[in-house]
Amino acid sequence: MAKELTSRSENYSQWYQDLVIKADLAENSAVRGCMVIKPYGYAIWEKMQAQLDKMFKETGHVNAYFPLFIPKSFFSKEASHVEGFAKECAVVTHYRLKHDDETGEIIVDPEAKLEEELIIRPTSETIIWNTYRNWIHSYRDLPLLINQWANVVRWEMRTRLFLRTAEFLWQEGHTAHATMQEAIEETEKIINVYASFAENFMALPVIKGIKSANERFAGAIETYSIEALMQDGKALQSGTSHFLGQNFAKAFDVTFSNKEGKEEYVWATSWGVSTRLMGALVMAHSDDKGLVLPPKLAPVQVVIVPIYQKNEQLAVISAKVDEIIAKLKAKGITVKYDDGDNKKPGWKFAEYELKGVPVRLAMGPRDLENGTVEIARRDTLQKSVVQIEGIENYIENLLDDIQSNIFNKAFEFRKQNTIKVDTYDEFKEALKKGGFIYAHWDGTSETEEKIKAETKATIRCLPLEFEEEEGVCIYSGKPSKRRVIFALAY
RNA sequence: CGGGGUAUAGCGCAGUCCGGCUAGCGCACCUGGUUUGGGACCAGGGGGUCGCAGGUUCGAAUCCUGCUACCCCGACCA
Repeated sequence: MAKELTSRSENYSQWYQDLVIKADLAENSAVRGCMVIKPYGYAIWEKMQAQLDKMFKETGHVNAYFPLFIPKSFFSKEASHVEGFAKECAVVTHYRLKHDDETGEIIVDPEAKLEEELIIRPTSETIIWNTYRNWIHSYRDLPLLINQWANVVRWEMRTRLFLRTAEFLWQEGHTAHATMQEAIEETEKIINVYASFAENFMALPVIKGIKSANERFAGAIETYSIEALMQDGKALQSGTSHFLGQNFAKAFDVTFSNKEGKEEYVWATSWGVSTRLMGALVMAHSDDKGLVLPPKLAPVQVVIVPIYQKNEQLAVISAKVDEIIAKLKAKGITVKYDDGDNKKPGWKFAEYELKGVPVRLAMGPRDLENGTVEIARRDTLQKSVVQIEGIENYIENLLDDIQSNIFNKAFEFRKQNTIKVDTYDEFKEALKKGGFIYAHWDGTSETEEKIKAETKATIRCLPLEFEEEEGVCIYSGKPSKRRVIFALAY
């Protein structure tokens, strides 16, 4: 019992914390608010990156890289943008250290003060639009569809591994378009890419929607998001796509000549998902025994554990296992054979459950006699004994089955934890249980703020898919034509 | 940034209130042997400037002051 997890019912956030550390995904670093992503965690992130990158390229985007540092003057050009990020910026003021003459300690050289301070990017709109000014002159230069994979820094007061760290990894897309319509289409296209990635690869059901003014990105006209529900009933914003209008084009004077030769400001979008998705992945599917990873993102999809007493036995088992491995690899399945002799099988079983490996095979003397292998699936913890003959097809199907089962389970959970309410009392009652709450809202920021102040719940989004329906705002009683989603959020 | 808590071997902890000999325990690690179908057992062994910096004292893990990091609860945010 070397690695006991706190149970979810006992203390959900402790369970999350324990799990991230014990499953070897990440750990806290010596730097406040910054984490070390460990190889196993990074391997999952790399799988996410690879898939997303493929999807971006399939939709016409290319990658580039812009600087980590942003001159302060760039940053302050878009008023609401600065307003939104000012409180959480790390600032570089000097460029050199020196030995203190008296103490001999290393100190910041006061002589080496920068003429203009540099902001460490919390997001890159400003540096990118400053650059785009030189790249865009004609409608023929548009659309410009660029993505970058980068790290950003937001000086958070309170951090949690993956969910909120001072430095995090993400991708940020920044596109420029000739028309408003085209930019809006891009914004929507990307939110669909994100939703498709979340559902088909992370097995995470999400709701696509539009953010209320309060929750909108600083500098955006409209923010779209995908919202997922975690097992503790709290919502997690998992990806955002912004229609920026001409705000940044105007701030950075990015114009183009249209077909008629007339100067116009460019229309913009930006969009991103971050290592926060790792947190979503953990919290959506895992259980008290450890991670549950969807096969499509699991660094190891199948682990094989031999069970033996004598070395001669191991040799026979290994020969059999090698055949299985070859067949699985031919199918493109990632396999690990753990024949280490310093851990007992039981220990290995528990360890791979903790790490969320979707399928485990165990082969021992009994199986050798019968030509079988024991298969255990992580999502349901069910075990069965199957014939080795045709095992590769069986496992291929099993992985698909696990992928969809995990999704269905999360989908069912969300269904069970989604409720419609019509009065403020019902609303407050529903909040105790958590989950998505569909309610009428009068559309004003004042009402949203009051509800937040009284209950801590916020509007997660105005779902893109909705039915028009006559109703009254649960708070103000004013008429409303549609429901929005409220929830407690991360 | 406010309130609360924690910091002792790689990990988890006891010892701290009430200062005292050589700082313990479990897991992990090393050696040898027996084991192996759900976190093995026996025997032996290695590993610590007790978070950091000062102070009080004959003597500090223990008392005092300051600092740092992490966790929980708030305010802020992806």
